[in-house]
Amino acid sequence: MTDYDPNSIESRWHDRWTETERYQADPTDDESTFITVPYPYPSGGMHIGHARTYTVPDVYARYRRLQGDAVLFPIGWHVTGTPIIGAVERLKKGEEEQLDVLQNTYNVPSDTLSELETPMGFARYFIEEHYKTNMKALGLSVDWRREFTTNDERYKRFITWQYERLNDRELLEKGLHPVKYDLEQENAVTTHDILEGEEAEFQEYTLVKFEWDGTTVPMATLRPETIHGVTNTYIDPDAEYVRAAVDDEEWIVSADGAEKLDHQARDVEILDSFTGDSLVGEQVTNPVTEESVPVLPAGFVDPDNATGVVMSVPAHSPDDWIALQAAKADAERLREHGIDPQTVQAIDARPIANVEGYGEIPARDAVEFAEVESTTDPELETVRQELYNNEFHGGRLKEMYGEYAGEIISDVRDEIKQEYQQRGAFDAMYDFAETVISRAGGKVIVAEQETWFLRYNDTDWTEKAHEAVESMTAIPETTREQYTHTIDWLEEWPCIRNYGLGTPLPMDEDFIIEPLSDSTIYMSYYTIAHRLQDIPVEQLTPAFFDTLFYGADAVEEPDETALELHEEWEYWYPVDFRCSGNDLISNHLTFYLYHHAELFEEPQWPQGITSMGMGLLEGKKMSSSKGHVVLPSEAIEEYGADTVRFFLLNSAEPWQDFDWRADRVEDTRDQLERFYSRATELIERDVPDEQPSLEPIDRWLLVKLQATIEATTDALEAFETRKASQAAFYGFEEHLRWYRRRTDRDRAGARWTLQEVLRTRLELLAPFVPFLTNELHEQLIGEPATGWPSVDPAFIDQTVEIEESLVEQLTEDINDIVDVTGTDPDRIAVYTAADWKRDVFEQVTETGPDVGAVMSEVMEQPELRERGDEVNQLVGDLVEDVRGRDDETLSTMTEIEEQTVYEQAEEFFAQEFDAEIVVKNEADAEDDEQEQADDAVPFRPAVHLD
RNA sequence: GCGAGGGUAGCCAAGUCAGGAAACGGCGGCGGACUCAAGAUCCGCUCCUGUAGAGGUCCGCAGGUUCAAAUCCUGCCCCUCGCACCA
Repeated sequence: MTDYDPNSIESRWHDRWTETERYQADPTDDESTFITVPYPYPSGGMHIGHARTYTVPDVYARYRRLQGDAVLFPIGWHVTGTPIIGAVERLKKGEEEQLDVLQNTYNVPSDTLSELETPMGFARYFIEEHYKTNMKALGLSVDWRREFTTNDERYKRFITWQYERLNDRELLEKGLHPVKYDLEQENAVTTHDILEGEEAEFQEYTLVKFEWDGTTVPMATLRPETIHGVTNTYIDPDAEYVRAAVDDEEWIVSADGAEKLDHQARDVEILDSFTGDSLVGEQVTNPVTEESVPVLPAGFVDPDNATGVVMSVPAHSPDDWIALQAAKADAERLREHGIDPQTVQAIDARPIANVEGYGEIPARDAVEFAEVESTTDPELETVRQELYNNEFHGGRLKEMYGEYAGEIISDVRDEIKQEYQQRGAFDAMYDFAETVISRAGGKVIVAEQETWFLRYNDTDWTEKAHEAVESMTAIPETTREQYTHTIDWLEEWPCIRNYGLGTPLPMDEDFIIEPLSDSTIYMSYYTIAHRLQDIPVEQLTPAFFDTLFYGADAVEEPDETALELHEEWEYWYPVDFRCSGNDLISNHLTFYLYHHAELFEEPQWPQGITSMGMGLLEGKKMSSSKGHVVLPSEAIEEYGADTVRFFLLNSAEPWQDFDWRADRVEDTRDQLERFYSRATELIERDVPDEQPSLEPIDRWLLVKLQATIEATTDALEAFETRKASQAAFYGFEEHLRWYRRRTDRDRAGARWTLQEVLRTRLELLAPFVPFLTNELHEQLIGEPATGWPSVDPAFIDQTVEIEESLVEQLTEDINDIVDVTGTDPDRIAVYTAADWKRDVFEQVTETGPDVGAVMSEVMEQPELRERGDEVNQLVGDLVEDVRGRDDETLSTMTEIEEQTVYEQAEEFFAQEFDAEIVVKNEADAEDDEQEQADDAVPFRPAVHLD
């Protein structure tokens, strides 16, 4: 027996697989299975979470291969967009955090760092040194001939074709869209480029166009429905404001606000500049109520938020309420600003909605209840949120709202907004609710830019996408609804970026097609990627791809090579399963469905998607920037690839989150090690070539083996890697434990059975732990596992199964009694039920689990009627027992000779309990045994210990 | 807020769709066998009570349906994830 040494086994099989080109897939006469996984984005290294993402499809690929399919499992590399460029820039700048991740988390040697200073150099390093190395070490059965990057010229030709065709179909559209924009760099930025305010969302502020002296003063608000409650407005007296021509009007806004408007597709020209003080004390006119209200000074107004002027609704805004009280209390300050304190004293809060749980003036109640007294009190945020929520979802508008009176605010806000917008009283602008700073240090604002969109809200396209969702297999099934929901929710998707790696948009080559938009149908590219290498780039015209994907009739003079490739594409397509992450359902996976539904015919649509959960490390989220990751290379070196795979596949189903815990992984390794040593021990033993005569216990084990084959196969078909590996590995270990207890393993029959079992299990486990199983299979049979086992009907035998379960049950019962009584018996008497009881049992199986019905049948027999109460009790027990067993089991049970079963196991019981065993029928019990023997029930013998 | 998933014994976790045995496994813990000893392996026990295989109380909380509920229905509480131009 040799020790389990995963590293030597694994390297031996790697070499074999590479030399024999084992996983290179080409069209054959066999059925095809095509399985894909999102191509990795090598902006950093690979961690153990990625390892699972790629191992799950590998298990399926290996499984289908054993089932006899030609299986294609390819990998490519996604480099599109800005993340890699950003990473390179941070490296070149010598940013500490970036260097730390590269050197300490991903172990990049110092003298190699310079190679990473170009985007493709960076990508190439992680592709070769991390992803590919790890994937090979994990034993992924990938056809490496087909790899490519999305920055390759040939791939770009393919994407160009895709976008030409989408444009032909009018699914692309040009338009304005809000983007995050760095004012200093004068460029759009991504979340990745943001240093502060990463979470910030675009807010669309309503601008209420108050009027002052022929000029518009746009008050920015998120609550336009409060327009009737405005009592005054606020401006920052010390901040810089401007008078500007905005489109064809004249507006007064903060200087910051004017700059933002300028970037939001408005024509802005500054005419004059002054501090907010100039407007303080003036009267402005509400465009809806036509009422005049004063402009008051307030320090809490942020000139860098929207227009820098706000309206005050003290009845509903806690901030406004507090500010108004403060203004009333500080007559001195008002006078300084040239305001008559009397006018402020005269201002009364004006409620515009009734809010459940609050009095007439909700803001006052909220503020007083929380005892907040100043606009700088941090508690105010909570009060504001709570009141806002209650008002939005529970506030009913008062009578001044006319047709909207009595309505809940959340139901009508948008309508009110639109109505006044149409009338010209309202306008709108975008801004963030917080400060956003880019990594470059510039202030980030919301700008509106010309952009190209994919029209995911197009009615026909949406319809097709829905059809694609309906026709595919969704694993787990609960995700189907998420796709449906996403399709209904998706609007237009901006599909270009200003810069980055990738393919220029053919209609406007200044822009690059963004990453989520150049990765929707690339699975089709895998089918021919290796063969495109031999074709000059210039030859890869849109017409070439038309021929490749649509066949000879698609163009007038089809290219010969393209026609050949068309066959290859047809052989592999559609994708049978795409294995991906939960988090991609709301974008990538749905886009994948959209584009397939549009560009390809229904038979080529995705057949199935498996969504996977996330990975945790010791119970916490993994994070490469915090160094809280485990690298596959480290794990493989420590435990071996089979252990890593088995843990990832066995600790949770693919769609559940898994938790990488070192002690758990260690246990997994121990289990595999034990399996290995048991197997080698078994392999070394001589086994008869022909099947020798088998004992019932051998047959029992083979029955369990058939059930295991079935369970494992069914589970794998459903991508239940945990259930499958549990059945084939742990589940079967249980049976073996019992088998070893029950029988002498030196018998020829036992040796034969155990090897038969081993061979089958090696095949069942081959997809999970390919190195270990192929090694052992070869030692056992002389060749690696090449087929998937099927259930052998010759070994299905319910009688054997039930008989053995009786022995197990009796063992348990005796154990229980020994345990409860704390005795160590010298003699164990087992009494099987008397014949009349057996008759009653048969009657119950015949009549069914209905006490009344059985009793009336039974009472017709005089010899049973005599036993009255006793029979009644027995029927009750038996009805309970029979309920829940199916008819087949019951009919098998009626054939079983219970006493013989126990007699045959006498030796086993004697050994188990180190006692003399006596098995007899209740009817044959001596007088002094009668009392115990009476308790016997069919299939539940009475037991007496001495 | 919207959408999705989830709450099962000390921990992890099956069972829930197709209602029917305190509820598969594993870990940890306790006891025992083997051993000079340790490890490995094997066997019990591990909600409460119990010197006869039993009884009691259980599956987030509260109700309901049913002969029967972890499973079906209703309400509530708590947790996780996604919500867009970002891979």
